[in-house]
Amino acid sequence: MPPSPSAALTTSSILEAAKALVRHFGETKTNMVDIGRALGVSHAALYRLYRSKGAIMDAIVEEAMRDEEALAVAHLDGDGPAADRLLAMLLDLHRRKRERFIGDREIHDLYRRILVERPDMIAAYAERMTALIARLIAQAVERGEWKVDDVNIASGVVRDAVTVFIHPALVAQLIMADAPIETMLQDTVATLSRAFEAGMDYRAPA
Amino acid sequence: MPPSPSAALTTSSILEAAKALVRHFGETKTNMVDIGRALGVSHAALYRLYRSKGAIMDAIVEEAMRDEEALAVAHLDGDGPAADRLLAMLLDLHRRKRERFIGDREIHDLYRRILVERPDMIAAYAERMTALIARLIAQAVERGEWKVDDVNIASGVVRDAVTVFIHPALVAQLIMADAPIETMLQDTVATLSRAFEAGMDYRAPA
DNA sequence: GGAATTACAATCTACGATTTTTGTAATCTT
DNA sequence: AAGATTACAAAAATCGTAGATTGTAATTCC
Repeated sequence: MPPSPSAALTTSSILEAAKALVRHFGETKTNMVDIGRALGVSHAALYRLYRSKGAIMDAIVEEAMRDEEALAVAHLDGDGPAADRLLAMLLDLHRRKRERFIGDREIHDLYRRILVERPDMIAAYAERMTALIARLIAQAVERGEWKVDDVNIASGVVRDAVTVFIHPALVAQLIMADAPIETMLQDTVATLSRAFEAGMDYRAPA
Repeated sequence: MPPSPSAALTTSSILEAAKALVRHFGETKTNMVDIGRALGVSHAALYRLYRSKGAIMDAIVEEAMRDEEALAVAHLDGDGPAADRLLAMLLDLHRRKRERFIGDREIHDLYRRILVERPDMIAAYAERMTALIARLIAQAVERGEWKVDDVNIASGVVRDAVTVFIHPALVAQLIMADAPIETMLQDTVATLSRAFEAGMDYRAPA
């Protein structure tokens, strides 16, 4: 596809071009001149909208994270049992990660590099996802479905327990080992749900 | 310390020398000639007992894994509540990992490299640890403390839920983020324990 | 003859020269 | 004046090669 000289240069057009190149050639083989050329501008023009190449790569991963978040939010305010919605949410997240891992290996590698090099981004993402889980739990508590005296602790426990199914590096290993991830996830959610049904008193004296 | 030419060359003397060198200089800076020199032999002599340098490095990690396993076994046949023993076991494992991370960084790095490059070793280790957890759960079920219709599924759930506190790469991140890991572990174990107390029917129809 | 050594080929790594790439600034265009 | 371009310095990747390291085989030593 030839460059479209008429289209205005925007953050999202840069992001799209960069994503396409990274998908094809990987992060290191994608340079600013290539991205510029794909958009019909010089590489220097890109610096008006992004501070650096790293900022573009960050934005690609940030977008993927926001996409996962949106996927999760869709399961929040339904009216089925909380356990079902939590499981559906996590299965969706897991499947999205698997798709990316299979179909989009270069983006996935970028994602994994940032995972180790940008703990701040990961922490923010984890916090947002934990907040979503907290909302789901709080809802179930309001409805009398679950009993939990500290929703934040409970959501942290859920987050920690399912990290193994969400963290890209671990998911990659599980997939390669051909583990029955969806069944495992189902068992984990069933267990957590049972505990919350029975009632968790995190603040009670040990 | 000068080499002891009288001592016989054994797998364990090689292992000790290699460990000491790796601790000081790291894996890549430790070569076969150095290991041989520390033992007063030529590097070629080492190949009678170890197929390759990689085999020596694997053996160092294998030893660390067996050490962790022994640590875990110590918590198996006690007579306190199962939840307490599970928590104590996991805290011990976590602390051992933390010690290694702080005091023995080079061994820890070796450990982490092998973690990604030798999924077979990791799988075997994970299976052995899961079997230990299964034994602890089976005991609690026999004593009527917990109700679980499939001990293997339950132990898999526990293993997955606590991986985030045991897996070296994740532990390293948690430590650097200054997370209250022991409290988190406590909450996780309390939750799992509550579910098992309430009774898990993994085989029941959903 | 078992166990080590030295000698050696194949492979891997470290390093420096060269080329790319990044990011900035001065300049041009409309 | 906003937005792009070209020109350029600094930083980083690449590449070829010298040297180190690994693993093997022929040889020596009790």
